[in-house]
Formats: sequence, structure tokens, C-alpha cells
Amino acid sequence: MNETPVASDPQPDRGGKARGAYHHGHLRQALIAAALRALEEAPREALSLSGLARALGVSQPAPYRHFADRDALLEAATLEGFRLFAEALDEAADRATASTLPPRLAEAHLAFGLTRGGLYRLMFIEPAAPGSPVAQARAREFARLEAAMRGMGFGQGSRRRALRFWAGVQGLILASLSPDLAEDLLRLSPSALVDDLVA
Amino acid sequence: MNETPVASDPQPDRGGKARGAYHHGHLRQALIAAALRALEEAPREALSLSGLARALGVSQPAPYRHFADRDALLEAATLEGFRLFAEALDEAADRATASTLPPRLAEAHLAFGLTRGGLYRLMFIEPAAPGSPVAQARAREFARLEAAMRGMGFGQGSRRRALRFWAGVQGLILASLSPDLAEDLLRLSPSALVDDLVA
DNA sequence: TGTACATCAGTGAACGCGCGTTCACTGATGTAC
DNA sequence: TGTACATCAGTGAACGCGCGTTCACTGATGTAC
Repeated sequence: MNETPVASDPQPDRGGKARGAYHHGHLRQALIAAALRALEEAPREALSLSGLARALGVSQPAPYRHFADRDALLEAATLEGFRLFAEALDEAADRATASTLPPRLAEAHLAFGLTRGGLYRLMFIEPAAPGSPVAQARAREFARLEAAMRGMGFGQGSRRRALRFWAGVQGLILASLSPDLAEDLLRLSPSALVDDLVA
Repeated sequence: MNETPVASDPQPDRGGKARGAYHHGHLRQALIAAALRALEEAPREALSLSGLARALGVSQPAPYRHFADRDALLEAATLEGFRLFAEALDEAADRATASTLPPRLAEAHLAFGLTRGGLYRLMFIEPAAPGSPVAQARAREFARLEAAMRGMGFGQGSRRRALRFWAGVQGLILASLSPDLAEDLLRLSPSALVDDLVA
């Protein structure tokens, strides 16, 4: 009957809302989804509650039914980002052996960051309060990487190796936001980039 | 008699301006200097004309005597940043031979970026219009690095080597903006980091 | 050396804007009996 | 099955804020004669 209402955009754009036009129905998920969409390219903090509400055809104060304030929505979107990220990396890990794990992780990490620059920034670059859910998620992902390095046979050097990898990946992703370098980067084959990262 | 008025902050803060209290005297340089100072840590685009004017004890519209608009001031500050950057790298180059040039450049690059995160971002990460002075300055610095790599004996591979280095440095600098990673990064000896970058 | 005047570099007041947020409200939904 | 009512999820209007920017102004400076 109806299309599945799970995190897909609830309505193209113009022209009314999902249900009785008064109750949106699943505004909370729609807001998060819209935020993720906006963060795909949003060069900076151009993400406003008003803007999201407008995009969803809903009144300005509506989001406050679901989130205490702007930061709460941003945090929810960031955590959803980590969910997607973990999903992508788990999938990559399933297709790898212990020795090919780091390059597979690198590919998945790069692919995620390159297609969702704004979100990636929120997840890994913007300052996060120590102990906050975002900080914890970061630590978790770093631990995963370090474990992969250990599994590849670098014992003591694993942490340093992981940091270097981390820095390299973030550099590639962030550099890709400046258009001139991006061109050059993408002209290099992705596998060459990955080789460099895990070398 | 008076302290030298060149790009040092013209007055502590409170309590009046440099000259007759009406004419500031060298507001243009003072604005750029204040912007650079504000950008040392400013996590994001918290840099406002009003804020700078306030910090300098001058009225809000005063900056418009010297800059067409906010972006013009930002660009001026960014270009001043490139001047400082080039200065630091030139100095490092003077102390190096052809074969030790890349690590010396890496050290200087890292030191600059780690102490002036916000400015570095403006210089190298934020999108710049193609052909703009900022984009040109970026290209110039990249060319310098590539030349250094060529001088070290990587022929064809120089460009790729330079890109990898570039990504690594930017990653380290940007990762350092998230406090948890920064700790770990700085615990590693700087020379180890540099070794990794030019390995 | 002294005066007239153009020009420069500031000022205070005001504007419009978009934002985050609060308020009192109202329409829709779900539950108890 | 039908009604009364609590609760949920929206609305429109309004606020205060800081910002970028414009305007007509005025005090200070420098130059021509």
C-alpha cells in the first residue's frame, strides 16, 4: 500500500506531508534523514533547524517536538552517521581475511568520507566533548582499526601505524574538499591510494 | 617614544586607541593581525567583523573603510597567512640539503599547521574559487613540495609522493583539532611522524 | 608661517536578515469505560 | 460499538540576538597657495 516509511525521504518536496497533512507521522526520522542529506555536501555549518523544517514542509518550531535543541539533532544525525559507517566497515570486513583487512577498511573508510564530506567532518573532525557519545563512537572506530593492524602482525607498532593510517585517510578526505586537489587525487587510482595508506 | 606600530596589537584591549583616540592610525594591519590571532584556535567560522572591531575598540562600521566586505578581510588575512607560511618554509629550506629538504619541509609545515589550525584551514581546506589568489597560493606551495620530491630523486613518482605527503600532513593537523587524538599524536615524537610522512 | 579646503578615517544610528527558541494554541490520535 | 478525555504532534505569531552592511555625519590630517 504505502511505501516503507523507514528513513527514506517522506515526500519529494513540494506539496504536502505524508498523512493527514497535519501530523507528519515520522518527523523525527525525516529530520535526521534530511540532515544527513544536507550534510553530504554542505561545505560548513550551513545546517539550520529552520532550513530543515522548511525543506520538509513543516513549521519552524515543529522539530522541537522531537529534539531539545539544534545540537541534539546534530548529535542524533552524527550518531546515525556512525551507524552507517560501522555498517559499511562491517560489510567490508566480512569480505576480507586478517591480512587483507586494513586495505578493505581503508577503501570503505575512504568511500564513506568522500561521498559524505560534511557528515564525516561532524563525525571525526569537529571537536566533541570528552566522554560524549560521539567521542565514544570515535574511539570505538579507532580501536577497530588498531585491532586490524595488530591482526596484520604489527605488534608494538600497531598504534602508530593506525595513527598514520588515520591521518592519511582524513587528509585525503579533507583535501578532496578543495576542488583543485580533488581532481588530482581522483585521477590517481583508488587502489594506489589505498596501497599508500597501508604501506 | 612609542612602541613600534607594525602588526603588533596596537593596544592591550580596554582603554582607548593608539593616536588621538579618533583616528586609529593603522586599523588595516591591526584588523589583519587580530584576525590571525582569532584564527589561531577559532574552531569554526566564529570570525566576525563586528567581533574584530569590538576587540580593537573601534566602531562596527570602521573596518569598511579598509575592506569592501567580510570576505575581503578574510582573504587578506589568508594571504598574510601564506606569506608567513612561505617565510617559515623558506627558512627551513635554507637549513637543508636537497636530500633532507622534504623532512625539513614536513616539520615546518606541521609546526605551522598545529599552531594555527583555523588559519591553516582557511589557507588549505576551505573551498577557494579557482584562479583566486588563495587558489594560486595553494598551487604554489604544492609545486614547491613536488619540486622537493623531485630533487630527492623520485622522478615520475614525485607527484604521487607529494600528494601522499600532503594528505598525511593535512590529516595530522586536522586530526589534532579533535582533542582525544591530538594527545596520542603529540605523544609520538615529532620526528617519528615526520619519518612516516616522507617514508 | 598661516589660512582654506579637500580628503581621509573614523562615528552613531539604523536597516534587514535568518536564526534559535518560546508561547499559547489546536487538530489528530489513542485509550478507558 | 460509542463516547469522554488525556495526550501527542503539529501550528502561527512573536521574541531577542548578532551579524553584515548602509547612511549621513564629523573630527583629524595633509596640502596648495
